[in-house]
Amino acid sequence: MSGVRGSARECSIANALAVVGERWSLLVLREVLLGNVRFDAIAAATGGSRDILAARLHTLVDAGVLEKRPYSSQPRRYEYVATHSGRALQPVLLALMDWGDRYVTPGPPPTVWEHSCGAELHLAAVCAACGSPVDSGSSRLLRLGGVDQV
Amino acid sequence: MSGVRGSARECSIANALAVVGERWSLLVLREVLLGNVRFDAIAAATGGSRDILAARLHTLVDAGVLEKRPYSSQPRRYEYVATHSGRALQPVLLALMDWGDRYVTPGPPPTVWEHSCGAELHLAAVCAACGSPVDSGSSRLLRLGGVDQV
DNA sequence: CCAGTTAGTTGGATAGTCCAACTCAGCAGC
DNA sequence: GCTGCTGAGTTGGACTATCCAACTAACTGG
Repeated sequence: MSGVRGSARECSIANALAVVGERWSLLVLREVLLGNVRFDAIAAATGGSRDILAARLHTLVDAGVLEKRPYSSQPRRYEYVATHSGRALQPVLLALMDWGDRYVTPGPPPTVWEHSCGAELHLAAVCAACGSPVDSGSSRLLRLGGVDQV
Repeated sequence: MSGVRGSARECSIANALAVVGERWSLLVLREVLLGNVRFDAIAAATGGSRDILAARLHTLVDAGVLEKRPYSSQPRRYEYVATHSGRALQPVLLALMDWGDRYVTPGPPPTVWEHSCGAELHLAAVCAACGSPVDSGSSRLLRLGGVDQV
């Protein structure tokens, strides 16, 4: 964050990364979506230091990705749950996981999900209109920064 | 990179982020996939400073995401093209763009793609096996860090 | 009263980023 | 041959972020 200079391409990828692109942000979100919603659990599972995790949780709450919710008063204790916006980041995490499984992690995938259909979950990115897979080559730029392309 | 302490969860999301999670990495990849494959073009379009971009290009080449290819000797000039691994990151970028369009960028999406089917491209994350959409709730953890879950 | 739990905050060292200016090589015009 | 231009970086110095251990603060259970 901070250093996003005004020039550059106007782009929702850059805007998204300004919110969740800092170190630990997506790992925090992974844990929250896995059900680890308490500070110490998040710190233990991600391995991040407590100070930056406190800062990240704060910015993610400010950005509307997480919600801070008291689960005890006396002593005041809070847990962090994903908002609608936070849950909408699941495809990003799944896409990253899929790519990591294929191209980074050696050996079999360390984390395996089961889809409600019964099969092991593997993500496919498809066109929402026609349902056929999207790969490089099957799409072309239509409009960039408000300017129609040829 | 660097500071990934040995503990923490064994996870392809973390592994993926260790490769492409640093600042500017995904924006560099966005430009390369858009066809801006030369150093100065990448610097201008991303807005990143030349020194970190040089460093990022180097790590992305080392990680096998990009490939450095000479397009002129005398003077030696290189361009950067996505490898198979790099092109496989497209779903990550599209998922980020989609989320940014919805939850971050105010107003209409700045970048619009057309799918080969003719419709404006909107991404849907579906189960590769059954083709039905994946949302939070339609999947459950099967195995985590090599350990079967109940 | 003392130890333990939970959720942070603080301070100092280390690492990463920003930015402008510089290099180095060839090329284009005069 | 000299000057300026382009393209691809590299360098130095200021600034910012991250790491890590130790600390606070408010309870709880024995």
